[in-house]
This record gives sequence, C-alpha cells and structure tokens, in this order.
Amino acid sequence: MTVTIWDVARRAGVSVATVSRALNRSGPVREETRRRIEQAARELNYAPNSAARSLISRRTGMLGVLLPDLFGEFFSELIRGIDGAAQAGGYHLLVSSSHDAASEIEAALRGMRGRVDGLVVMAPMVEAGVLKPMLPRNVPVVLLSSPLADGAFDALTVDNHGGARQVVEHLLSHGHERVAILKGPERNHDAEERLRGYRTALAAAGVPWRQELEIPGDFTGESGYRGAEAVLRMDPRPTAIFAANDAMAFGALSALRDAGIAVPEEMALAGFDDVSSTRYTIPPLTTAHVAIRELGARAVGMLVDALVPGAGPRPRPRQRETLPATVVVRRSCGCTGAEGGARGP
Amino acid sequence: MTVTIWDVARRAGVSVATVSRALNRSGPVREETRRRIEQAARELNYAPNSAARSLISRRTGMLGVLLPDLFGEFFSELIRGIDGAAQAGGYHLLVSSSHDAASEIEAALRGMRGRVDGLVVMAPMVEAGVLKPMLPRNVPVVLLSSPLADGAFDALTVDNHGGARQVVEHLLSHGHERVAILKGPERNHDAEERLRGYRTALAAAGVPWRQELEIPGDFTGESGYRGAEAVLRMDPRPTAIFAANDAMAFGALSALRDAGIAVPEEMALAGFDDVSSTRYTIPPLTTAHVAIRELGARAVGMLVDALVPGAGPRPRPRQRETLPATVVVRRSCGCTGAEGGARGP
DNA sequence: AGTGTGCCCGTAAACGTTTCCAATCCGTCC
DNA sequence: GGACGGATTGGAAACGTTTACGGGCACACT
Repeated sequence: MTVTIWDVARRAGVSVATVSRALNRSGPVREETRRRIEQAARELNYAPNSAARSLISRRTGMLGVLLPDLFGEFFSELIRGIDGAAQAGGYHLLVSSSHDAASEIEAALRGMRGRVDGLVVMAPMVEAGVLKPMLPRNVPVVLLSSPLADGAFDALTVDNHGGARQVVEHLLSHGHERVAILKGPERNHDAEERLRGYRTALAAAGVPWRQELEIPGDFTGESGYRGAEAVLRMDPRPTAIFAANDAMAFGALSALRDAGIAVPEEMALAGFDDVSSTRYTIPPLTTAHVAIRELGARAVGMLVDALVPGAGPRPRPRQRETLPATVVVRRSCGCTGAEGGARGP
Repeated sequence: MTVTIWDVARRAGVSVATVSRALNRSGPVREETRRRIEQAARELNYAPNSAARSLISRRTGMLGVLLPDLFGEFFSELIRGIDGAAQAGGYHLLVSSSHDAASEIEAALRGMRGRVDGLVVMAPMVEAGVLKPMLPRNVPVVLLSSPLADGAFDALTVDNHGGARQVVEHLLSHGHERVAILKGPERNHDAEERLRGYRTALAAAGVPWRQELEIPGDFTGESGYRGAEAVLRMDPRPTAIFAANDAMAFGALSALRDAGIAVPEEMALAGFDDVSSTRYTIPPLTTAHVAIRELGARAVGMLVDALVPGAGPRPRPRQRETLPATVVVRRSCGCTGAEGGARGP
C-alpha cells in the first residue's frame, strides 16, 4: 500500500541512496538520472515517510506552540502572526493550549518532547523557578511574556510597564484624580507589570495611591463587567478606569452602559492591547497599542534564526527583546479629537 | 546526550523488549520488574523517541487541521472546540491555515502526509471535484462545510439553508417587504447555501425576488460596511438587511451608525453564526445560532471515533452530520422582547 | 600508458522503537 | 518425578530514511 523510497529506486533503476540525494538535492546526481527519479516518484505518488526521516536526521520540521488559551482576539491575532511566520520559515505548527497550571504545562511540554525543532512558550502564570526545569534544553525555546529573566532562553516581552504608565498618565492629564484599575489575574506576569505601570504613573504625578482603587480581575470580559460595577458602588466614585486588557475594558463598557453611565463624560475608560475591535466600540477605546501579530511573528522568527536550515540548533547568544506599547488615543478617555469616528468595521 | 530505551534497559538490568512492554503496558511484566524499569526511566529522564515510535507503529498521535483562516471570532471558537476534543482524545494538533486557493491546500495537505493520524479539513472555497483527489485515503478525513457530497469521506456541515431561511422568515414576519442580503464570497459553499435559504424564505412568503437586493460581500466586516452603504443608496431603500455572517453584520452596523440610521427602527438587521459578541453590540444582534465550538469538537470526535486506540483507521461507514442553525432573536431585528439588555460580556 | 582527480553512484550502517517468536522459569498436576 | 502450562523475559527483525565510505569511470595530465 505505502510506497517507499525502495519502490522509487527500483522503478528508476538506481539505488535508494541516489534517490535520496536526487530528491533532497543533497549530493551530486547526473541531470538525466535526477529527472528519471523525479518522474518515477511522481508516477508512484511517492511521499517520504517523515517519521523515518526525522528519526535519522533528528529534525521534525515542526515548531511547538504552547499558549494559555486559543480564544479571544488577542490569541487569535497572536496565532495568526505565529502561523504566518512558521509557514514562511517552512515549519509546521504543533499547538497546545488551555494551560495555566504548571502541571498542565509540564505534561504538554513532555508530549512535545522530540516532536518539535523549537518551542514558543507563553506561560505568564508560572514562576521562573518552576518553569525553567520543565523546558527542554536540546531545542531552542522562545519565552513569551514570561518572568524568566535569566539568560538561559530567548525571551520576548511587551513593554507592559511603559504602556500602562503611558495610558494612566494620559488619563491623569485629563485631570482625573481618582483612577481605578481593573487588574489582571494574580501572579500573571503581564498583569503585574501593568499594575506596576499604573502605580508608577500615579507616583510620578503625585496622585495618592489607594488600595481600594485596585480592583481584582482575570482578563475576562465578565470580570471587567463586575469590576466596573464595583467601581460604580464606590464613594466617592472614581472618574476614570484603566482596564488591564481590552477584554475587561469591553466588559466594563457594557456595565457602564447598563448602568446608564456615559463614557467618557461621566467615566473615562482605557484598556490595553489594542485588539482590533477597540475601533468599533461605542465610544472607540483608548488603549495601549501592542503589535500582537508581530509579537507572534517575531517569536517564531527568533526560533527560525536559531535553527540553521540543515542542522540542529546552533549555539548563539540568547536574545531578549521587548516590543513597545504606546498609548493610542480614541474617544473613551474623553479626548474628542483623534480617531473619533471609526470608519469601517 | 540523548537517552534511549537501551540506557533504561541496561540500568534496569533487562532487555529493551521488556522496557517497551513495561512502559507501554503492552505485555506481561512482573510487578517488581516494572517498578525497577520505571524508576530507571525516571532517573534517566527518559522520553521515548516519537519518530522511532511512529516509524514502526505507523501512528503519530497527531491530528491535522486545515482551515481557511485562524482569525476572527468564528475560527477562534472553532479551534477552541477542536483543541479541547483533541486533548480529550489524547491527540496533538497540527494546524495550518490561510488556505483558500486549491494549490495552497494541496501543498499543506502534502506537507501533512504521514505526519497525522487523521485530518479535519475546512475548505469551503474549493469544489468537490478538485478537493477530492488531494485528500489522503489512508487516514480518516472529516470535511467541514465542504460541498463534497459523495460518501467517500466523513462530513460535518451546518444547516446553512435552514438557518438562513429562518432568519429571513423572521425578518419578513415583521412586515418587511424589501430585505437585502449581504452575500458571502462567491463559490463559497456556506455562502451559497445561506443565499439559497434567503431565496427560499422569500419565495415561501411570496415576496418577489430582486437581483439588486443581493449585494456582494466576502464575510469580512469591511465588506459588510460597504454593503450597508450600498443598501442606503438604494431607492426605494430596503428596510431590513440579512448579513450572511456576523462579521459582516457588525460592519453593517458600523456603517448604519455612521450614517445616523437607527437600528432597528429605520433598518432591521440580522446576521449568521452567533459569535459571542453578538450579545454586546448596540443593539444586540439577531442571528442564526450555530454551536461553533461543538462543531469543532464534533469534527475531531468523528476522527477519534474512526481511530481505534491501538491500531490504524478502522473501516466503518462514512458519517454525515448536519448541525442545526436556529434563529436567536435579539434587538437588531426590531423585536423588543427577548434578550434585550445584555448582561455582562 | 600510467596516474591522479572529480563526478556519480551503490552498499551498508545507523537512527530508536515495537513486536513476533522462542526460551526460561516456576508451580501444579498426574 | 516428570510433563505441562502460564507468566515473564530476551533476541532479533522490521519500520523507511539519510549518509559515510568506497568503487567505478571518464578525462586530463605527465
């Protein structure tokens, strides 16, 4: 049933070694022979057995991608970037998601062992010390948004602190004195950094920090909704909300609308990530722009760089990159000017 | 560097055959021996080489997923369903996307040959005759939303015709006489079926069909925006719009808002798919509900069914399933009652 | 004519598993 | 006491490639 390299060799009247060399262009083969082999392969509809190939060559042609989730605009866009770059580099993608707990990550990682030539790991919830021993050392790994700071692995992060600071400073520049933050999950690296940016902005502006203005959340729209409800119950009521990601901002927007609170007149609002639908809410959302797609593309780019086409991982200094996050002003913060009326969907 | 089954065997003082049997529980091994082997494996941090394993066992433990895109709420939710079911079945996921052209699909399919135990293929844009010869015959394949109707492969579809018909009939029940449709891409199976449903509803209600009410689109929000603009230029102006998917409906909503047209008072609107944000637009969107996540889960479910745990594909009659699509009434169609105020995101 | 030099090509050894088959062991039964 | 039978175990073949190594061959040069 299955046609092997032997069948091709027999049909072309050569040895398997020659077939291999011809098909992979990995050695000298006379032009005429090569044509004969290629024709034989085509006629037999031959496809090399990738298991056998990677058994001996120790390369699989696949990259592993480990994400906390696949759902939502952020991950959707992230994957898109990852996928594009992987295709461009000639790699297939082995994806695995829904991993927050360290044990799940470990299991997923173990499952990928030996199956991939490189790995993109996004695990903002697990600590450096526990993550590190789980990561394979024989293939290159790129860490996305991970607290792992030592130079053992390539790492790619977003300037969460700077972005959050900018957003909050923008809010403060409108004269808001009481700015609440809807926080991300506890022990999540991105969330912690954004919170830190919030505090930095407050301190820099000389605005007093208040515990009660830091409202728990978990990056879901639902938690944003509840967070905004909590804000509305406060007295005195804050006049601005910084949601640590856009999904929570959308939830908050929903809650504010349901409560009949006008945004931005009665409550200013800003988010983080700049997912695409920030442009189409009412009002459009002021947020910190992150080049999400590029984040994904860059991650596999680093991997592809680390993998020299023919051989295994090549030793080279670890990379550490940080993508900028800059405030993009729309209407939800109370600015009337820029990007006011969204055009198109 | 890499530890093999031989190392484990030596350390445990047994043969590789016994190690294999012990670790896979694939044959009788004395309890005490098994413990010794497991301990040795643990100490050496042994992980079986999956290439070697799948070379001999002819199983890879991976499922291939071929999609036209990864982006957007629909695919995001679809993947989520696929991923969940794959994990439940103990399979890894090899994904590939951005394929509309037949040649791209063929290339992606060739790349997956031999790497996967089964395949989920969504290719609504390619014709049956073209698609069929590209599909592998040695592994089970589940077709998603594909026009391929003969019984050669398992197939899973959504009741596009019925769903569209229901939505349009609902619109007509409000007394609308001129209902425009924003069509999906040409030659897209889902789009064609939804168009057919629209026509069926019109015919059933005795409403005359008009060419100019069928407006081209491509399932993107942008095209929905332009489509709605086109509708607004018509004279006499239609009083209702059925967008062939939610993304286009969102675009249309945006256009109507920009034009100052009140929805649903001046223009009723409905979509298709019931992605999650239909609940949070203003007004909430009437649409045809599709269990997207379940669609994905069901697809890999069919695959897993076809793959008996130990061996290769097992011969069995081809499945053909159709998931229902039923209208869910919110406010954009002019009904005031049901699901009016969205609670939480 | 002999000899080096390159180009082509074939032989065979890996790669790390799984699995068939035969061998061994140990207790039981006649 | 020896045969028998089931539970364990080991040996070795197979899976389909890639690749080191060496053999032929044509050609040019001495």
